[in-house]
Amino acid sequence: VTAAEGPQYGILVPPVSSQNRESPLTSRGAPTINEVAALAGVSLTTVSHVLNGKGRNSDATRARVIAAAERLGYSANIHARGLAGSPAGLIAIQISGHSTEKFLPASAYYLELLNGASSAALDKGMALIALPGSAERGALARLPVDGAIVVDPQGDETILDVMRDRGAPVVTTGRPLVGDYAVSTVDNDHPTATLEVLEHLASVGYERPAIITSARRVSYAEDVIRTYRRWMAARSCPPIVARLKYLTAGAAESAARRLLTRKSPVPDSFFVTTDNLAIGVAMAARSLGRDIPSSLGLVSLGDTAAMQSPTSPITAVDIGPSRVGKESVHLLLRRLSGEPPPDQALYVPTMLHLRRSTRRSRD
Amino acid sequence: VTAAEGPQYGILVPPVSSQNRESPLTSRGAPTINEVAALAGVSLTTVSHVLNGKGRNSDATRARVIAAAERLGYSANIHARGLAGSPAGLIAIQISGHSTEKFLPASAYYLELLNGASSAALDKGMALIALPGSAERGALARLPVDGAIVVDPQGDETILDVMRDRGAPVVTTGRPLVGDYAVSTVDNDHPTATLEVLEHLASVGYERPAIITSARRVSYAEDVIRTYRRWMAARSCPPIVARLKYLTAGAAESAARRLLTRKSPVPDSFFVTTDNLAIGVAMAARSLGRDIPSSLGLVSLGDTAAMQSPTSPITAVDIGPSRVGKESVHLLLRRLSGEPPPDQALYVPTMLHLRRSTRRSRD
DNA sequence: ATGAAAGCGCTAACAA
DNA sequence: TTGTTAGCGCTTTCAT
Repeated sequence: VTAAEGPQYGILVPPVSSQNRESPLTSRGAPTINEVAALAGVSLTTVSHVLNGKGRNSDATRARVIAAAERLGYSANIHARGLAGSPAGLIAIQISGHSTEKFLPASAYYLELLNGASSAALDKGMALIALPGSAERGALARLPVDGAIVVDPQGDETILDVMRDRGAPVVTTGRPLVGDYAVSTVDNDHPTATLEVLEHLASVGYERPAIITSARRVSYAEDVIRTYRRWMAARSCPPIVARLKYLTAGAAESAARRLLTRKSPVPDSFFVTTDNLAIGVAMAARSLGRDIPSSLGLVSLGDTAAMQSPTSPITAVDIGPSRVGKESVHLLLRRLSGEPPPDQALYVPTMLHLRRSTRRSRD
Repeated sequence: VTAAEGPQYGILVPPVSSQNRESPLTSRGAPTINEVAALAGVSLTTVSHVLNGKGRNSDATRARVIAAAERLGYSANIHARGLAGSPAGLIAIQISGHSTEKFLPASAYYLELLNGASSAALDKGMALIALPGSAERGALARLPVDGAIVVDPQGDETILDVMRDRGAPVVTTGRPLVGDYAVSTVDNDHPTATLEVLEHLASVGYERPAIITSARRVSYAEDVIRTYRRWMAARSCPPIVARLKYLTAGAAESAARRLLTRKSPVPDSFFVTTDNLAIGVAMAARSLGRDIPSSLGLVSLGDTAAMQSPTSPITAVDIGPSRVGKESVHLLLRRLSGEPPPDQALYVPTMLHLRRSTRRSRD
């Protein structure tokens, strides 16, 4: 058997440019502000004012303009706006620490966040520009964006500097831990969520929970660990914390095995901050012959499809990645329209989903 | 213990706008073409021509212009270019099928691809606009992009239509299986890679490989399955194929358990098309008490950090997601500059990494 | 309450 | 080989 003649190709023909281009009767491309103005019987200035809510028009005019705009499916050309000096509707988004060198964090989470954010942006007539984890200052400085969203920042990201110099607003997902750049933040209330998890674990009889999380200095990890340490201290238990450089199932498996097979203290349950890590712990449990949940409890911060397996579902905190992305965009939009930053983080609610991995009969 | 006073906030202060804005001596923002022209002692037309390679200038002039541009760190304002009707340098990228409704595909792969693509774009002075999996035609039509990249298309994506109407080039990662839109494609040679995997499995003594892949009609899945079926047919073995709607570890685990515990035909190894799926198979093996590799072989299409666990590394085909992203951008750029589409797909080389999951002693 | 007109930075005819 | 100039679509003073 051979690979035949290689894969079958998609139909590949010359550029489509010649197809229905420059059709004489159709106005090429999107409708312009002039067409709207003409249709509404007003000047383009009026259209601009109405559509930008500069509120100095009669209700009648406003209504006509809006109707005309709707009918034409009009929306301002982003380049023209940008050129004219007002926010063009381009927002940079960077997933911090996510560089090419395989430092791959909880990926399903980020993809969902990205999806929620870009979707919200599109709804608002804006667009999200994806930035690689590593990007030179020069290239960033040249980007025609109105603001930026930084996911899981440490606080030392170049993009923060660049935006500061530009006087452009930044929204972070999670708090930057170092640096003093003024940002607005969308986050989950991780301390409370952590407490809820710990209390749940205790309530079903797990007495020595351990934490596995990222070694990066990101706020969610700090929040979880801090809360956890307090909780353990209050019960006079030694805290058990593993911080991993690579958030992979394999790394979590090794860490869990190590903790489960050492002298003491040995955990009887795990609270991990990524779905990948939960899978790793489940693998460790299986290979050690420890049953989940009867002999080991497991909770994930982050509820992805992987946690909802019919075979062995895992208790997880839904932290609403899509919602986080969406709210980040909305917050940035508000900042862009001149609203001052809120004086505290905006919290996306979390939801603990109890599943089999912690469903143990009380002793 | 309580959650203390909630999380600690990042420093949140008023907008930075007032800091070093409108400094009287500094020209606000990036240098313009005029400044370059002035510095080089030529007209702005000349600068434009030189920088866009319209090649009608003396070498001396060209050199001076380029020097001036470099010195100023000049690069054309993307909005001005866009407005003036030439490619502005904005490219849309969409991961097909990746909508908000948790249809989450092999995520590490996509994140790496995204990173490679955005990095390449930035290097070339362009920027990538992230599109949600689901986006209305209207919103897409309004996007000021010069072209689009569609990852793992089926062929019925709205963005394809929109770009066709616009006469804008599209590059896909994987071939669209339906529809007849003219696209250029970056891909791996999956048939050959599959063959290599199957031959490797056979060479170490696995006789009944099974496939687990996506239920989506995407080209990589078709390529793998088609090649596999031929191979099995040539050896008069019944093919064993599971196609999953959700590409999660849990789904793969169920599928693998089912296949391994049924009457016949029962596989002795798996070739799965995502790292998540490989993890699922590993979980199934453990819970069934089957040792990998001695009693079950496992190969993943896609080599992520998760496959390289020190504890139980998995044989995997590195399909170069970052490179795929990068080449997609480059190909689109070539199309944008008028080059005709190549008449066949551009292949990113793959590399089979042999690891423990298939390291079995020959019988 | 509404409109006229001046740019924003760039590209591309068209002139020279 | 080089320069002049007219827009691209929009926002925004400044008049009316």
